[in-house]
Amino acid sequence: MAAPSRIAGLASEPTLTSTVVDRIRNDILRGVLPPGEKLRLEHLAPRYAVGRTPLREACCRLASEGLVTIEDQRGFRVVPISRADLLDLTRTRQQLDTLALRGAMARGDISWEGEVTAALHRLLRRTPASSDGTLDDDWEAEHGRFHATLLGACDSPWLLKFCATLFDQSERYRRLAVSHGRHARDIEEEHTALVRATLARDAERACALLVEHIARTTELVLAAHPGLSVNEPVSESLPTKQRSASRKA
Amino acid sequence: MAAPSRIAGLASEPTLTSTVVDRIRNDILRGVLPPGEKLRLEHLAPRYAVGRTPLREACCRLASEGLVTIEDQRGFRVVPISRADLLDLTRTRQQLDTLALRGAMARGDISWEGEVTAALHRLLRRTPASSDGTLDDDWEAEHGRFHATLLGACDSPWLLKFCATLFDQSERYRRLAVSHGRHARDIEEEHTALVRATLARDAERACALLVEHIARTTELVLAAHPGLSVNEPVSESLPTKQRSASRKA
DNA sequence: GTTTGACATATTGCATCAAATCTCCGCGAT
DNA sequence: ATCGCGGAGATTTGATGCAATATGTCAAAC
Repeated sequence: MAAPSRIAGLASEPTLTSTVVDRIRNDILRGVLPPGEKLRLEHLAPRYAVGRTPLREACCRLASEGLVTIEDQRGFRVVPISRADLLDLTRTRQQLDTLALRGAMARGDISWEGEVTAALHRLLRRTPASSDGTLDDDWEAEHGRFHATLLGACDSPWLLKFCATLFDQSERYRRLAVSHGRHARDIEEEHTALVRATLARDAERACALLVEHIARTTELVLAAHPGLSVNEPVSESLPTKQRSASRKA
Repeated sequence: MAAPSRIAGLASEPTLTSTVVDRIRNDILRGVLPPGEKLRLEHLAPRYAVGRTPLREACCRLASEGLVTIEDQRGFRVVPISRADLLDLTRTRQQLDTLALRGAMARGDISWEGEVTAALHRLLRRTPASSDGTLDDDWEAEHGRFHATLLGACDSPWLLKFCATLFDQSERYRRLAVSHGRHARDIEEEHTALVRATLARDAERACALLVEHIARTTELVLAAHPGLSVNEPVSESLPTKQRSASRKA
């Protein structure tokens, strides 16, 4: 758990709930808690070494980020993934990130340019993932910071918050593809070209590159998981098959 | 507002928490719980006739909608309002609602047109607010439904969710202006013209009208509350106890 | 006038109880 | 004989009360 919080960056968070929120979010994003997984508080309590009360509040807070669903009388569950959700996520992210990028390019000053350059530099200094499929936590953290910095000069907190939410959501899918293995992709070049167009204040080209960047990620995810139409495409190690719809009450 | 659930549309919500969430959201939107108000669970417990645990979870869920803030070791608080937030909200809503409206106009079918027409009809059948400043809950509910229906044909759940969040946020400001009184505004004509352009599939005109519609609301809010620069612009003058009249169950 | 200490209040977390759901097993019907 | 239906046990969730820690305030002392 490196630094997943791209929102408020306060130093003091002495409450158990806040720390558990970060740990569970990390586990969801990394796939340790697979999509669709039921979050039984009694089973999670020993895993995170906390009581049920902070766990309940942690799940509730994660629901605010769209990572957990709340079903009355049925507890919490990791939000399932689906092909339709991925496509919606991709299109919405293209639209909103484009808006935010235009705003950032219109208002960004010299110091912002420096931050973008620095973020790109740190990102290029690391390798995206090992060839064996294990992803590098440091690169993942830098990648998130890079995209956040790129849009950071946009002076719309609401839009940035939405973009951050969409980014986290997309992470769940992207890491599936990355961990799945081969991805012939020059992602360094994509990031570099994006920064080049951004610093040149070429809004049209930068937005086009960003749209392409997002689209390519989705293509790789779909290529890695062609059967991404059901709700539980991977993992779901539980052998219990629930019966078909025979629920009436 | 009697229809708070614009997300998952399940019928059964027998938990105390879910009902309290709706009641508190209603009170926040209506201004009964003013912006910046500290939410002391011990004081709210008798007011809503529930314990502190469901109240805690309710506040946590409202934080997911951006209506409540969580401060570690300092409890919950109604999100304050500010001029900057209103301006950001307005601009972001113009951008996102426009995107959603274009999507809805591109994909909406005949039945959607019927729903929009019906929603407009129901809205026109009611009066926005009494001349004395008291706002009509039925009109408010229909108004929310109208805007939701207008964008409803857009096939992007994420975008619609964001638009719904922004709408609720704007409601807190708009109702301030409405309850403040005087607003020489032909809002019926605005809605009617918006529907006319939408059904004519004139995307440019419809989006322009929608942008204007949102902008005018903000202008009225700013006109009604010129000193909207500090965090607690109105009310907040009753630190004692506000009347506990909303008790129904 | 500033600082420090103590009191009162509020928030956090845990243990326990009640209610609802899920699972599994048995029975009957086709 | 297999499939559908119903009920009892077990598990899980929802909610209350209580204990512990942290915060904010007020007053007294320097």
